[in-house]
Amino acid sequence: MTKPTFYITTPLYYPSDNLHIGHAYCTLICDAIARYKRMTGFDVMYLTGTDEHGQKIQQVAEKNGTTPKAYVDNIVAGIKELWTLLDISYDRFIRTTDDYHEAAVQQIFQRLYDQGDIYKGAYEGWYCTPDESFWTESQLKNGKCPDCGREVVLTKEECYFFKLSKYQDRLIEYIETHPEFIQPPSRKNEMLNNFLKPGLEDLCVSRTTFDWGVRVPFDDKHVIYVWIDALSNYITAMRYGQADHADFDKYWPADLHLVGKEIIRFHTIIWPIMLMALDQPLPKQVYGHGWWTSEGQKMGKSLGNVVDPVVYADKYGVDALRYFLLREMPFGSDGDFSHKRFIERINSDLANDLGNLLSRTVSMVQKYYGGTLPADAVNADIAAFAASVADTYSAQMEGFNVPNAMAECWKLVSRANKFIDETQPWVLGRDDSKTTELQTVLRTLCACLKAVGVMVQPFIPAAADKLLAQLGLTTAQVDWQCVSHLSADDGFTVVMGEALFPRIDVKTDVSPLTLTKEVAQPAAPTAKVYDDLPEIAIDDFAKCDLRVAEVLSCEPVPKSDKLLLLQLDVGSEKRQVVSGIAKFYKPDELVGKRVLLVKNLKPAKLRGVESQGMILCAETGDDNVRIVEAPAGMTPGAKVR
RNA sequence: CGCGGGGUGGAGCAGUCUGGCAGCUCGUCGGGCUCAUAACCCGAAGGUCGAGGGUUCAAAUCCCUCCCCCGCAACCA
Repeated sequence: MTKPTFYITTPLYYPSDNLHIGHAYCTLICDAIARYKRMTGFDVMYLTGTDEHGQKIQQVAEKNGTTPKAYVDNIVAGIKELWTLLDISYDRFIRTTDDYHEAAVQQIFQRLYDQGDIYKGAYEGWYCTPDESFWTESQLKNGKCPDCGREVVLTKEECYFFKLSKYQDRLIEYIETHPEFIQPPSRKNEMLNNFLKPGLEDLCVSRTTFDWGVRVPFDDKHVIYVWIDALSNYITAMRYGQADHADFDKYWPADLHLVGKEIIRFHTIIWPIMLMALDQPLPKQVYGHGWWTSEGQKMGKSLGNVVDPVVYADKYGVDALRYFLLREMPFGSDGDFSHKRFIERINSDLANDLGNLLSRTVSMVQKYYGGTLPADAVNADIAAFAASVADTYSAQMEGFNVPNAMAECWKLVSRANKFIDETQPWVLGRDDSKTTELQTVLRTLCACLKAVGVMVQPFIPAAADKLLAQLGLTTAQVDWQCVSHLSADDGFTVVMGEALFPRIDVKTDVSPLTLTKEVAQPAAPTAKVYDDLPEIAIDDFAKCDLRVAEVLSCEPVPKSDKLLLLQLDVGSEKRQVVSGIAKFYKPDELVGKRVLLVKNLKPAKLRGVESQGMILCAETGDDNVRIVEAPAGMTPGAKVR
């Protein structure tokens, strides 16, 4: 009999920088699921990899004075090291620079073109020449490039489009008839309401502005843009369309694409439509996991609260980190990485409950029976309890609810700890006539630990091995079956070992976060460096009519969170100005202040409100903006030059 | 009237679909035990389930209105 297959993927990570906790988390959940599936008898294909093309890689490589390929080779080596460190059991690693992938992508592109799903068109947008990048009207900042602040020109760029619109109705129908396809369900509504129902625009799938990528096979000027290049990895990695496509036949469609919620849109709209166009079945499920915050705040380099998986793994052990990440992110929503919480979890769940249970059990078997327990009966109540735990555990794992499955395991751990108190083995040990009873107690405990060791294997594989080793077992000797049947014919020869998870001393523990913060702050000032602008003549400056103006009143602009509406007295007249400073000032703070106004700026509408000018602000970045105030004694209408 | 998620003892969450004693983990306090990693076990305190209204014998749960938080989208002239 052939095993059923299970194909699971992470997204392809973009190696323009080192990976962070979010990548580690996603890869970790996949790993836990993959390990569980293998354990329960599936032929698992666990795929991960890197998306290595694109302008950003090209630029970063240039900045580092190297070639794109050499640059990504180096980062990819680091990524693989990280996965080794975190005990990630991926089966295959795909790089979009792999030969077979590039060939397959060209083939896919060609086919879509031949059948009319890709057509040549023109893309109109604002082009920033020095940056070589395109922006849409709404992305522009003050009519300038949002990246560098320089002039942009309206440009038409030739490019290839993919007819998303052609398949949109089919996709809507599919999503509506397959409620399990997009998970969690809230994401499904978001996709349908925000993107699909309003109608899809055809997607630009090529670029001519950079060349680090796969060439369009029939048009040398164009490079295939990320969508078709990266998303198709899920089938090219299985050798779709290649001579030896046995893996594709075997594993496709994928059982689960696990992705971050920020890219669920690409995986539930663009990717399915590509597959429809290729006449292939869709993946069975796309799951969008949440994000990690750090100590309740968004993680960011400037906040100095970025959690580095390597630091945590080194300091507290890989399994402690794996346990926390898998256990603490609620299924389907965001999770918070709090150091205090991390220590609490490790101490209470791993050290106190599980580690200590193993330690006290092994030590009693050692003490009363010299380490060896013959095979005989186990306690029936506990066996029944273990069987029900096993049921719930596997039901949760089948639904990919890893945190709940873990919680279930710990119910058995708790039950076993309680069982020790109920039976008081140390009392039984003093009475020679109770030896059968005592053996049953200890054997039951060993059997529970064995079951836990198996159930926990997907989450903390190394610790699971150590646990089993102390029970005198190897991973090869146990299987999934033993979880639901605490078997009467098990004897145990235990081996005392080191504490599975040593308790972390809260008093002396120092958060790695605090350490990195101290190091990071002086090294990484948040101030943004602004590029110098080209020289201008005095006449150019004279074109600006700058005036002192007094803020008469100030209120937020409805339905915006960045805009304030200011009523100004400019001496001879009144003006209203909309300014994007709501994040930095409360309306009341500004009333009565004298500011500097660019009076002759062409009026514009923002959020439907007319703005007749602009007030001057100084900034050191997007998170620090202050208005420029007029010198004392200057009255509204005064000229500034 | 853009879309969506959320508001439950000090903290973090489950329960809401399918109404029926308000539950779990951590923390706090008290007790027990001594096999164990000062761990384990038991008990207690602590909640008007965001606010108001409605349906019902009965509402955290269903209906209506409102408030607050958080994502996405838009908005930094």
